Amino acid sequence: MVQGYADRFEGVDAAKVLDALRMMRAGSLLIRELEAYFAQHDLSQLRFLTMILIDREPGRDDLRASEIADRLDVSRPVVTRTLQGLEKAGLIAISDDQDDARSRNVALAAAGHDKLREVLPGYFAILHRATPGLGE
Amino acid sequence: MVQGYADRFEGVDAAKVLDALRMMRAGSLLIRELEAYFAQHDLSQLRFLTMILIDREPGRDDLRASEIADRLDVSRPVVTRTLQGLEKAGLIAISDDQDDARSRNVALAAAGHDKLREVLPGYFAILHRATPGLGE
DNA sequence: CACATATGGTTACCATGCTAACCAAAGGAG
DNA sequence: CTCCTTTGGTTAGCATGGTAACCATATGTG
Repeated sequence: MVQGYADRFEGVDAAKVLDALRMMRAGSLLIRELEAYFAQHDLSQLRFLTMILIDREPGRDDLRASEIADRLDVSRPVVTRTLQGLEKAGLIAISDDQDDARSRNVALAAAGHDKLREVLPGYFAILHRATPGLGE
Repeated sequence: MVQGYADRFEGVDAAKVLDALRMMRAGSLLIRELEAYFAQHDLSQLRFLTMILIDREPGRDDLRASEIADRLDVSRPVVTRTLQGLEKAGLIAISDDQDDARSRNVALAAAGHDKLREVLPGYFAILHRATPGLGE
């Protein structure tokens, strides 16, 4: 379908366009697959990545909400909502910062560590399996 | 960050996992960029693809809503909502099918053809430019 | 010190995807 | 022909992303 259009525009390389479309499609499918996997474990990609981020933080065992937003490249309101969900599920613990009264510190609860251990192998398995799909 | 986790699991190739993550990221960024581009033109990816599909249909100048859902791999309610938006914007014309009273035929309005002409060059330009990013 | 600005978070609201449940019409089996 | 099932479409409601507008607290400058 692309070919017919590409012919009509100057400087458009149909192969390149198709590559981009393929990549976009592959990315979407992978995201969809991961989201379905996480849903089985009462998680979402963002909830999972939030916990990973805290778990992997060297030297500290907590992060501020704004740090999470910055590193995951997600808007703050979304972080707020995600943290509320994680807290209600008992996977994280939120506490007030001693130095900055505006700020809130987010740490993994024991259940959060357990959840990560439960979910990580399947997560890597999906990513691992997805990679050959790059060339398809 | 992945490496530290990968070491702890059997049979996980960190390079493969990173490839998958990169692909997912590249796909997301491209989707985001396209969505922003379409928003400037009062469109969305789905609205655009719907119009393209009708425009490119050989032999006919309209499609049924269910055909659109099937070919774009999107749920029917989303198609319903998208068509309502496009109709309100005057970009498509919806008519009842003569043979099947349940079905609705969707054709491009003149404004829809104009809109496609307006948007297509920029669309291809973005896809074209995005492709080198595959290897990054 | 006081006030203006910047920053951390939240709330409110919009867009876009989904599934479940529903209506109406078509189609097939008895 | 009647009834049951399938199919096209819509509505309702959930999840997840975003921006705009809003507090409260820090911070920096006159």
